[in-house]
Amino acid sequence: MKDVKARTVFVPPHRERGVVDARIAEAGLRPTAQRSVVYGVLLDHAKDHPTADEIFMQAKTEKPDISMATVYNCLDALVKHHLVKQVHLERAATRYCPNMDEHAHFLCETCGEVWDFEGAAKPRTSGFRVPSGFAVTQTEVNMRGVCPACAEQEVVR
Amino acid sequence: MKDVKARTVFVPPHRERGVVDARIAEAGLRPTAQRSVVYGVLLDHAKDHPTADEIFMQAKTEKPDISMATVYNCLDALVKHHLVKQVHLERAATRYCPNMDEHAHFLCETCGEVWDFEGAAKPRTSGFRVPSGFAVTQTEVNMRGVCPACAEQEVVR
DNA sequence: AATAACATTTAGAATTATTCTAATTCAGAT
DNA sequence: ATCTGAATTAGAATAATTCTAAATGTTATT
Repeated sequence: MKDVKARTVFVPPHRERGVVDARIAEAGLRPTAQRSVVYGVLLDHAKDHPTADEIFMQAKTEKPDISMATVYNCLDALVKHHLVKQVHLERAATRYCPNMDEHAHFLCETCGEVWDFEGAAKPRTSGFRVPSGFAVTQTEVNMRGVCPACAEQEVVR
Repeated sequence: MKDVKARTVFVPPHRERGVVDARIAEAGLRPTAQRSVVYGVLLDHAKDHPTADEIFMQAKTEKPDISMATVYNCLDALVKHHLVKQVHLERAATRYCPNMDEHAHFLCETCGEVWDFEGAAKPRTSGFRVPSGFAVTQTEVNMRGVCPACAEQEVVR
């Protein structure tokens, strides 16, 4: 046996167990093993906006006996405690996003990929006139269209 | 028999068969009986943002042998031809809206009702910075919070 | 350390939303 | 009248989500 370190898997800083757990705890949630894994998977795949099913499959590689019901439970808990956003883009499955900065989602209708667009002057109301008496707590902005790569393809075709 | 007119059901102007059909035709779609009914139901319930299932049940009262598959087909056709918008608010069923003016949707998390909010300066991008190369064709803005009626209730409670 | 009280997780069944399939009907063009 | 393609239909199939009841884990209390 040469060097144990050679076999150590690289753990990105945002995935150190303590860090993930601390964030969960800060949000007022007990950091159970399953919640850590689910949140960790989401942090790893922040750009992918995975579905519950995709998260489940990835989580199983880290914790083989986690169940789908638990993934949903964890996701709901994370959403309720503002660590994760639900993204409703299509008639298909809900996607999840751990980026809590106010941002918009863009779905490319050609390839199906999802991007985050940052920075709006009035993200809370998105410039819409909110009638008095309505208390807006969250805003979801979803755009659709064609991404640069797919637009390119179309020109070529 | 007294007067036939006394039994005539009042048809609101937006539901006159010709008007609905004309709109469907203008959008480049053949106005079949089913499409007319589905679009008509939506126009009647513009404020309600009904689900496919709710539309189906209502459509059946006008056309008893319409099928769910047809409702979905019709809705998809209407969406594709920009007569109707899909609204993705919850993890539950998709809702449909025939108001094609650019507007936001507000879901009251207490009572579940949905409202339209009109008038934004930049509805297409909602003020978000769209990276160059992305072509945005549609934007959906969904807000959540508490409506005036439910806010009132809470104060009382 | 044992116990009670409560929250979380689990497998799998149940429910709900949506899509698919194959047969039939319909509308418009020949 | 007949052909052709589009639209509709019932029902089956699939996919997403929720529910249920049992098992397990955690925390606070003795």
